[in-house]
Amino acid sequence: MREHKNISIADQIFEQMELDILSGKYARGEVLSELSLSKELGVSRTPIREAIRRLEQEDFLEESGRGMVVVGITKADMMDMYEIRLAIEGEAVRRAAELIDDETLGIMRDALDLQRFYCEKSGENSSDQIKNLDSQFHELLYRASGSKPYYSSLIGIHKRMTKFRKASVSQKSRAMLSLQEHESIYDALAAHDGEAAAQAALNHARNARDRIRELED
Amino acid sequence: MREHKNISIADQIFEQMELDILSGKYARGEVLSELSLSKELGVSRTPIREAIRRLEQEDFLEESGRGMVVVGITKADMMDMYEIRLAIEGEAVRRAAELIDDETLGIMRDALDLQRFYCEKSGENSSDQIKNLDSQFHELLYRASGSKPYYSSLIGIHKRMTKFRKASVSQKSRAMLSLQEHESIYDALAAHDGEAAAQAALNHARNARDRIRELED
DNA sequence: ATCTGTGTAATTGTATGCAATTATACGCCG
DNA sequence: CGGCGTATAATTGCATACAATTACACAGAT
Repeated sequence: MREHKNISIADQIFEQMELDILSGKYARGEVLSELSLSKELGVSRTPIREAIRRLEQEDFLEESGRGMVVVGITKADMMDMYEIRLAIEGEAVRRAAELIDDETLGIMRDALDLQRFYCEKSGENSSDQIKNLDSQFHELLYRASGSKPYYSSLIGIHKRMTKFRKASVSQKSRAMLSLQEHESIYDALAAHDGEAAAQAALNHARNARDRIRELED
Repeated sequence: MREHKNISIADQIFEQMELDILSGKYARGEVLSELSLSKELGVSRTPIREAIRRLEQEDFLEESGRGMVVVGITKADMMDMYEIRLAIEGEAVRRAAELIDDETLGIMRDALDLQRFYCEKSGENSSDQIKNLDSQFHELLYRASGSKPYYSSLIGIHKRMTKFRKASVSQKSRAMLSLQEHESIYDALAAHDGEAAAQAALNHARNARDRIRELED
């Protein structure tokens, strides 16, 4: 009975760095050297390098003469990603509504309650928490589609989007709107109403796109 | 004037292993150990590990108790990927028709001529060549869209699809049909007719899907 | 015969060391 | 004063060594 999933240091470094890029701690354009990361994170360069390779493959980092630089996302990229989402997310959510089980619904419910809590609290670092909960919601949603291709396509896009939205969610009113849209999706999922869920998800994406569109680059 | 892109051993290993997975040399389910790869490829484990991390991130490998195993793709996954392609490829190709330049068109032309050559020759290993040229064609096509999100979404799907199609392209008649569809796309691209190009590309995808659909798993 | 426990061999994970590359700074010459 | 070449320092790339984990085989017991 030894099938404990050993989480290696390299994996932890990868997740930490991914979060730090998505949260904006490592700003776009910033150059990261293996040595400085190694000292900052207290491990040797080997696991750092492996994490970097994965982040590079994910298009979060790219090499640039000296070290790796955090890749930026343009507003045009964001618009394209929304276009792709609008083209495929409906089907994924439709399937999710059919397949989702009560356990997943429960986890979603908890995430939404927590999201509401942080929305109303609106403290200084609640913005990061909201972003994490948003990611968790979409992770659960896409995974519930039961399709690896849909999941990986959509989750990849969602991660990249997160990198762009630094402060846009930080406004209380917008966070509240986003929450209500999530609630609509949840209700349709809980009712196993595929068409309603799909429409709610597309509505959510369209609104998010419009909120981004009227933003400076 | 020293900006030669240094291609590291790790990069070469990555590309080689990716090809070997896509070509089927490493069959799905096969377990690869770092040591054996290291001996087989004549390098130390370090670059092997970095290549493996990237392939893992690309969902081509996954860890499994002892070593990494080549992930398989089900027919249902293939159908989903075609669905996604059909939903987004039209727009990407529409843009490509507007943006594509003569140089890219020239490279495409050469690739198609070579594809025709191997189709008519139909030797034993021409199947691999055709697959490579098919990948090159789609690589050029998607890149010409000028959109990183469209490009990475579509190229990722196309690579995964390649892993599935081992023998299906090996039949001469089907390879010839695929070539003709490519030619149609090319003609529309060369005429910078976005709508015709999009329709030709979608037609190509639909036909490919139907060819797969009537296949055993 | 099957299950269990232990020993062993194979494999992975991390650190370190060294070689090689590259960018940057500085000085020299025009 | 500016361009160019060189020296140097910083950084990456790879290999090796060692530690630790894990699977597998085999032996023994029930």
